[in-house]
Amino acid sequence: MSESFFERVYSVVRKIPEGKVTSYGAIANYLGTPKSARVVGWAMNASHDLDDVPAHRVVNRNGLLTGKHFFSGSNLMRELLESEGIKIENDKIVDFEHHFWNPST
DNA sequence: ATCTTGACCTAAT
DNA sequence: CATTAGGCCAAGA
Repeated sequence: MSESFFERVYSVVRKIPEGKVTSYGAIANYLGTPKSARVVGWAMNASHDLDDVPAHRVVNRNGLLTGKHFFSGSNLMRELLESEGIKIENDKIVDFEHHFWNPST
């Protein structure tokens, strides 16, 4: 079974617990390709076909909602995160480290 | 096979 | 603090 890089990313993102977030680099690192962080983000772009992939729980290394612009409108991503107990300020996750989830977990 | 793009990351200026 | 540059990888045309 040759699973595309995307499917591997989806598998990890789907495992993100509610109220937790992770970064593209963390996922890429977990997959064994720490330098493919961009590809992870790109995979998320294709995740639009799937509704099982909480892309809103994936942010960049700074905890910044870089992909929020790709969601419907400009506040959907923030709404989803806040709905899970995560606080956002200036498009950035508050206490990012506290909400960070390690894929290895 | 070549070229382009992209929701990144780090460092330098 | 804002901007630029380089690197790195995968998929689509």
